[in-house]
Amino acid sequence: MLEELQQHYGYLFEDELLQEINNVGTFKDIPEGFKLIEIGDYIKSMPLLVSGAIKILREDDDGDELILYFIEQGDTCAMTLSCCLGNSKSEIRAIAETDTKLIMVPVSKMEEWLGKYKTWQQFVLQSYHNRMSELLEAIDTIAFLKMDERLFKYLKDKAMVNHSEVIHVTHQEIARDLHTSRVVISRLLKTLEINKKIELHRNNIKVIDL
Amino acid sequence: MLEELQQHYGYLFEDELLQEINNVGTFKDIPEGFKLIEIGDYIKSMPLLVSGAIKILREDDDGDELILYFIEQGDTCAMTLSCCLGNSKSEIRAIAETDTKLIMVPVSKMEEWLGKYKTWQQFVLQSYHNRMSELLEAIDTIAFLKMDERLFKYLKDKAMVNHSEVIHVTHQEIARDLHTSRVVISRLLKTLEINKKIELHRNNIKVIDL
DNA sequence: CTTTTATAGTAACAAAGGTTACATATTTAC
DNA sequence: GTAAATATGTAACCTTTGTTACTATAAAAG
Repeated sequence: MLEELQQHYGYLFEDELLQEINNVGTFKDIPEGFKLIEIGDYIKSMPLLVSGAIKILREDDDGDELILYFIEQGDTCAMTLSCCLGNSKSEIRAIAETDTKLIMVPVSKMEEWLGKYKTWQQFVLQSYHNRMSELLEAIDTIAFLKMDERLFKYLKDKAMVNHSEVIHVTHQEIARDLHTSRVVISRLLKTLEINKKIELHRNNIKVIDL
Repeated sequence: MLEELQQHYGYLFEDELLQEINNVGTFKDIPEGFKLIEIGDYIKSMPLLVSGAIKILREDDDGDELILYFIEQGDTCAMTLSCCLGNSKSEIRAIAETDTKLIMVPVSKMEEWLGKYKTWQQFVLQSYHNRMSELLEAIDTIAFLKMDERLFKYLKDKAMVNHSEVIHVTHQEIARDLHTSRVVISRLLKTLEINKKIELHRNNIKVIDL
């Protein structure tokens, strides 16, 4: 466990902090599709991502979903951070996009470390900064791109975090993530295929990004 | 100056910190419409809002604008925060929505205080939390609301930060903030007027929110 | 006072996205 | 193997939003 910690976070934290994380943190193996956080949950521990990827979603009152972004190795969920430190409910849903390894750190320690370790403070502030940037990018995507561009970006991002040009997903799932209808997605996917940007198969899509 | 500081930030910070802010901070009076931050600017000092309101905008590569939110008294711009602490360029534009008073605090001090004052650390983290929530609300608005609902929300928000049910704005300006066209806004405004939600006049709109 | 500019109203049309309906193919359950 | 469930393709149509064009009026500039 300590080895993995050093491998993924050694460049960020001093040995003493790594040792502390190792002592109080809990390692978890999460299977693909597992719901890590639900909207409204009170968060009592913060996840540090060791490997894999997590999909962060927003939902409105009618149950309509919208993907915000993926988080990857070396990241933490600043939303969770925000909730922990503010003692407030989660405003987002988190689902394991792939099989994922993470370390859960209790909130109490997080706060203690803020005063104790400069590197931890830097990490927390940097995480906020990264998440803010991702939220702004999400806004750009929703506000400034048309649905066909959003769809292609989604496919590319998904291929990236899955480390594979073939992604396993149905049209219906894509429609839910992008907050539109299945018919719209099928229509646009077909156009993308005609334009040689992707290849369509049942339950999977191959992204051909040139 | 110290009096105003105590009045607006006394409940947050201890006297020692207030005194420090007073010593190193610069008070500024900003007129309505003044551009405080441009996209790409490096930020060397952080604004603490004493009175007034600031409009935060995003822009894409084609120069299309989009309002994110307003910030009000007691807030700071966490984007600025983010840029200061991360030593990166601003990703947003900030325009004074009303005449505004603020205190500019140099970045160097901000970082020093993070280790020195627990209340400052709390304030910084709380600011990040607030801004994150506002960005999520902006996303909800763009993603889940239709243009007529977005427009009405915009008018209500603008009335709120201006402390007046009559807001001084042209259809063209609204169209720019909501990233749509003037004709669309004129059309929807007319419908809102027919439905007794607003009254239209040249250069101003009265919001009748019941 | 006259010209120019800014603001607003509105019609007509185009484009994008959303809905309904139905067909077909593949997989799963029994 | 057969029935049911899931996944995809596609046409037809509707709604929302965006565009172009033209009008009228008020304000500002000369």
